Amino acid sequence: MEPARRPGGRSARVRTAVHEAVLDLLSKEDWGSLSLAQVAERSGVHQATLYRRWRTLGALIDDVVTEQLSRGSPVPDTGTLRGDLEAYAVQVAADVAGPLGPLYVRAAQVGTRVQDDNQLYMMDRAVRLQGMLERAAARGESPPTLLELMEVVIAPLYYHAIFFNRPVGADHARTLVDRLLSLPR
Amino acid sequence: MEPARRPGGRSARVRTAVHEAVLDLLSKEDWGSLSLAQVAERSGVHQATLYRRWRTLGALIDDVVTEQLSRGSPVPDTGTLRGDLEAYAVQVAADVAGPLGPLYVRAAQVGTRVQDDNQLYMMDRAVRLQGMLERAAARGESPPTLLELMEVVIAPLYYHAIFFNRPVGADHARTLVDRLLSLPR
DNA sequence: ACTTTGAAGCGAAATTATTCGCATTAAGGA
DNA sequence: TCCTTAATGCGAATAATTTCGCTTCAAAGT
Repeated sequence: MEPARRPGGRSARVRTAVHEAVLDLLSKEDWGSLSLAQVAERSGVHQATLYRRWRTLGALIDDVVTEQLSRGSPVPDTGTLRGDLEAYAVQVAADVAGPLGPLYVRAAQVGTRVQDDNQLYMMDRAVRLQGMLERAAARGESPPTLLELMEVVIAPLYYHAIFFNRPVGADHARTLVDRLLSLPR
Repeated sequence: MEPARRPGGRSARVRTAVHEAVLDLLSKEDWGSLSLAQVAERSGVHQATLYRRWRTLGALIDDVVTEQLSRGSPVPDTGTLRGDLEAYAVQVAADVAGPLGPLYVRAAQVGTRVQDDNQLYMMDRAVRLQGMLERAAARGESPPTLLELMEVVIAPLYYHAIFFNRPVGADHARTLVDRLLSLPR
């Protein structure tokens, strides 16, 4: 993702400051009116540095998003399939409705290099979810497939966020899980 | 959408030329490397005109997308619920996988004024789909709700297009329709 | 510690994007 | 047909973005 040859100390501090500035600015105004100049001022990092390290605003945002994605959101392990699914659904609903929800979508769309990173992240998440389903199977439950999970629960959560800009409540998220679990098998 | 006080003749020709140029350029390169200057050159319309009429590149693209959306894609009326649903699903799958599929998503995300336009379009489409479902009910079939249609069929189509950049085939679209029709009611 | 050198700071220069003023064209209505 | 004036064309002015050359700082290896 970022092959810095000298990743420690100052570079790390700069990176942190810049990321914080981006998230900060992004929570106030939308990413259409965001500029590298603003990020430079807010973070106290010189503009030329931003251009040298990230090249474009888009690449910087992608870096931030990837960072955020890779840090948070562990797949839950509550002991029951329904518990896991509900926890996960509610969490995704919250994430996607949050300030950087739109960025997830954007990051998935654009980009060249980032596309790869994003694919990697998706793969990783898919593997973890697969693990969740397999744990359920090991307990004797009969879980849905990963594809069904994505289509019946996750896709609608994103859809609502994108097209209706409406946060999906926990109750509605649970309805989706109900639907998934009542699928014929 | 565009309250032009003098919509005919030259203005219309300019608008058409510009829209064509945008679609043309967009089919070649992605919308990250698109600029108003390019559109001006390709269309033969002066750059200042583009700025005056559309203000920003984003607004122009939104205008193009809205135009495209409003023209095509009539809701099918095949005589059976399943026929209507399958035809519609296949059509959406094709649209969203096409060259300006990503733009639909983008248009839904950004924007201030456009948000309204988009909402209007969504409303309009929702009304037509609602009509489709009501026709089925009138025939004695027991159709799903509009919400179920959107969540079970449409949302997964968009999800696949956005996150996997993979066109959903007609067969898979039909699988989604099957799932919708086998929902408990 | 000391050295090497990648990364950051700084301001100016080059480039690109956006706006402005004015002249010209042609819609739309009388 | 003629008038009025919105819309466009045109080029210059202004503003913004992006790059450059150079200096300074400090990470990583010895």
